[in-house]
Amino acid sequence: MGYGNVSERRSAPPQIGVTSVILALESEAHGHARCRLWLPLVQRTREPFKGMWALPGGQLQANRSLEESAFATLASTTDLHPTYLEQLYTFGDPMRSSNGIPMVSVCYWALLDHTDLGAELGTAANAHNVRWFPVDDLPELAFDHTTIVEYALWRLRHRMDAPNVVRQLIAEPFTLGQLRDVVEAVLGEELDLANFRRKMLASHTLEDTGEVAREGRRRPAALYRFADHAEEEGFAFFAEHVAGNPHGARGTLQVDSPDDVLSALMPHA
Amino acid sequence: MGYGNVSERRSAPPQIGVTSVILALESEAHGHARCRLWLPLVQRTREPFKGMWALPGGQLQANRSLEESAFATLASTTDLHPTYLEQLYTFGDPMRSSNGIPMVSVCYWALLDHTDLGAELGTAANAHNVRWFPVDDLPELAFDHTTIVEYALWRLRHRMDAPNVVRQLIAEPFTLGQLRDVVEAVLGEELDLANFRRKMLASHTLEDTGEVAREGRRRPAALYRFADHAEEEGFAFFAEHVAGNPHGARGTLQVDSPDDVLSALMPHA
DNA sequence: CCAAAAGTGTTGATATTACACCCATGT
DNA sequence: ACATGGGTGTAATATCAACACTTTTGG
Repeated sequence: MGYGNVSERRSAPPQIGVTSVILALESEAHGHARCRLWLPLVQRTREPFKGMWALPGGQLQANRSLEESAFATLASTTDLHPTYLEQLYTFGDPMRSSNGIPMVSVCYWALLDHTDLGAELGTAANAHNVRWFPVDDLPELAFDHTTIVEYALWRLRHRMDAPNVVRQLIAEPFTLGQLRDVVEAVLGEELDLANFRRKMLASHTLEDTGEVAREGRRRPAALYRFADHAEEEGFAFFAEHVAGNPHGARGTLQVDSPDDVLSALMPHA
Repeated sequence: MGYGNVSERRSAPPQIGVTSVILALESEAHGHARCRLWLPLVQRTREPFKGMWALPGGQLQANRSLEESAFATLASTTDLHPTYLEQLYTFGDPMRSSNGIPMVSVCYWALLDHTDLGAELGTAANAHNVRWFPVDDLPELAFDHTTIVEYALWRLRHRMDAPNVVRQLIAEPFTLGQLRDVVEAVLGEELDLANFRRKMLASHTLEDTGEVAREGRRRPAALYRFADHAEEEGFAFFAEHVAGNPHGARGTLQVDSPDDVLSALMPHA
């Protein structure tokens, strides 16, 4: 690309990119190791940071909304369908330059449906220069992407009390024990099952399917699903602010604005 | 500006703007009406929405960070110094076009020091096409700016438990009664003074100056100031996440990343 | 019967709320 | 003295963490 010298490039209009942190939870570890979060990275083919791993992203297309562009970054790395998408933050320090061109990145984070991550690890993984990594064992990342990932994980942890988030991480129906395992994996801390159970049931976001899971030589556990009204209920801080699905399109994709409020304020959506 | 037809403009690279919601609290209503929040608006001189009121903003300059650009929007509307600045959200729907050119707006919200708003209302107000409005009595706004303002107010309310935010809204030293009045004004709900006092004192974010305020024919009230370590303390949800001042520059300007965490994650800051 | 996880009960610590009450002051 | 907000006390209630205990299954 034929740009002038550095000072000319510095004064060029800033480019807008969209970058995504795509998270998926490993299907339950049968071996009883705690299941982990994974995310896909792309190996850079150009300078700067050529050869290093980076978050998937791309330039913002003129006729696309930010959400649509974020969705495009998902399509470029996986065929699976994200079920949750939320804007994370916009980074715009001029030092974050690419080839000297000032770069603004609108960052999103997304959850992939509790789908079989194993299949994904086999297919798209080696097909392109895309590979999935467990979040607790990432390589050194290009740009400030390490910061972005850490922030996305922080956001996820603080969204775990929103039914719309948790429900993406587990397949229905599920036992309360399984649900706790998932929450524990994300939060990275142990939870007393007795108290966890009470809190969940008191939240009125779950409904009993009437079925039971008989597994191993122990007492069968009741199976639950998320109640349809779970979005409006919530069970903690976000109770009053949880938004519906303003996007509408793309099946079950949930697009929640930050802190869940914005879309509720949107006149049109 | 000589652009082509609509479809050509649609495919032009998106423009990046920075838009700010600047909030200031009316100096204590002596007449005993509850003090209100105000914000400055700019009257548009061009299409679209020519003549309507809009949030101050401008194009992102290539060699400026987003924060610096947000700060520039402040300078364009007021001489006062903001003491708090936080990124709000980035809007990027292509329908939000200006002259058909896709427009991405990175929005910030800022607090102006508890300074005498009255002076401000007189000077900058009529000098340019800038005027201050109380947030509960805004005119119809251009673009989606009404949504942005409502969201900024929501954010402010949910930041009131962060000492760094509250401290911008009141002049030190202050009585607990005055502090309660401020919080009540922002939250829009009444607070039991006895409980409010206990919670504040238990938070260890205040320190007694030893002075008393003798006013009117009643018992003098103790005067407090915010403790220096108030930033690290916090007294509620954000306790663990409150960030220091990563910006450093510009005196007392506080730049907190959303949910207060990001800057704590920043490697350099 | 036993191991193991499901599920229930209980208890003490801590917060939150509502409200009664006293205190210190200028007029 | 008294009205007024400053400041304290307190009892009812809610929340929550910890942990003992019972239940139900497969082996």
